[in-house]
Amino acid sequence: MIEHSASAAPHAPPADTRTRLLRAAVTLFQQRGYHAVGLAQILAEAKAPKGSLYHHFPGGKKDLGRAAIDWLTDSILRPFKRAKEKDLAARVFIARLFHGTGSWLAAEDFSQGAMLAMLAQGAMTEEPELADVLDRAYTRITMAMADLLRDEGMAALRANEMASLILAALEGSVTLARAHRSTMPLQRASAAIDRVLAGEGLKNER
Amino acid sequence: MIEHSASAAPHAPPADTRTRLLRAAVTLFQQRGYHAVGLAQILAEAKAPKGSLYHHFPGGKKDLGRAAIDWLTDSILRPFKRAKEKDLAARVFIARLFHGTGSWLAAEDFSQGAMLAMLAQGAMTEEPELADVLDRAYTRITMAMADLLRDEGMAALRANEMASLILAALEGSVTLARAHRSTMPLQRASAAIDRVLAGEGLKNER
DNA sequence: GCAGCATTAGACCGATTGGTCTAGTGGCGT
DNA sequence: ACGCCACTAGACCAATCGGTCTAATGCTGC
Repeated sequence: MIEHSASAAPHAPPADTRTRLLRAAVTLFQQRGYHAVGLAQILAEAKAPKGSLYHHFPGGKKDLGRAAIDWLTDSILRPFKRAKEKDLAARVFIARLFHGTGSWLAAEDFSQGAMLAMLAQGAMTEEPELADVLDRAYTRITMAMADLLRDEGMAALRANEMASLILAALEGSVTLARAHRSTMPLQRASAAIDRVLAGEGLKNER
Repeated sequence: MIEHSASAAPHAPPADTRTRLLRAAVTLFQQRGYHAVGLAQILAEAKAPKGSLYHHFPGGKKDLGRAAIDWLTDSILRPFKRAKEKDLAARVFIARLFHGTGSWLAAEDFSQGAMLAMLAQGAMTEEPELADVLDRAYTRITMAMADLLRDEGMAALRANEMASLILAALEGSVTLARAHRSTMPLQRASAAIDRVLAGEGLKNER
């Protein structure tokens, strides 16, 4: 899940500075959290001088945070759209979501963090504007999930409940998985959820 | 959930310095995360000078982090023990867990964070020893939860799955609840889980 | 009363934080 | 060919970071 290499080509020409900065920020924020990452680190990773940062992101770190949240939200939402287009069964999509996240975590040696949660936790209290961005981001994702479930005939109320549960379980499982350095929590949560969805009458094909 | 006032008496004598430091650290870490909190802040909140901090916690911030994790783990585990003693039905206990967490979050105006997750996210990458402490903490909590479920006759495998799901959902829901400044995500996740447990054949009394 | 030790108090340290500002530099339009 | 402006480059800043160290304080056992 989540589009991790923004450039498809293997040896793409060096991305423009703004993109490099954004990518570095996303990666580092996910690894260590908003506050733990210094501008110097981002600058080094992106191989950009400070002037460029404040040119492309006049608001400084906050701006980078906001942009990172937007970027992550889009990459989370994209698979949902594709699932809808391909008319994928919700159960299959959700199982893949968990499995894909696990593979990604393992591949990154559990250095990458819980998508938005990482930013959510750190940034919210002190930067109210980031809180709003985050609020909307979660709302969009939850709605996309609920949408998928309603498409399979689940009643609106239950779809909302399940969407909240699944999203919370996903974010929470990633936290547990990192702590344990194991994808086990993701597998378990995924298995439990799949059984629940089956119990709700969802088929695993359409 | 979680014992928030460590001293039962309303106007208890001023807690000793070590305790005050620990309490301040727990509160602040939960609010803003490990890295976002400075020693100066903790010192101010605890009304203690720096010398005292390094006397009681020779390892500095790391030591405080470790102690905070231990403290939080114990306060999370305590209700489990009580539930077992009182022979409380798992469904009831879990519903109360979510509801209690929601009330607490709302009472704190969503300033307090997702129990261990807050520390988990920030501290892990850079402080390997904290990662170990966290790993064990989560293991203990998950096992307590699975234990509760097995006591009601759930098969070991399913109990493990459900325990992982419930814990992940709880941590994740708190994150969502903070972002939305609403207990809705907790309520929804709780409702979904309760229906699942009912489906597994658990009664809501014993 | 005094010796000794746990604790408190906070000045001080180098490193790093996020942020500002000035001085270039390079390519594009005319 | 020249002027303009988007962009780069990095020196510099006050504030804060976590951590160390010395001096004073106050209680406890003798």
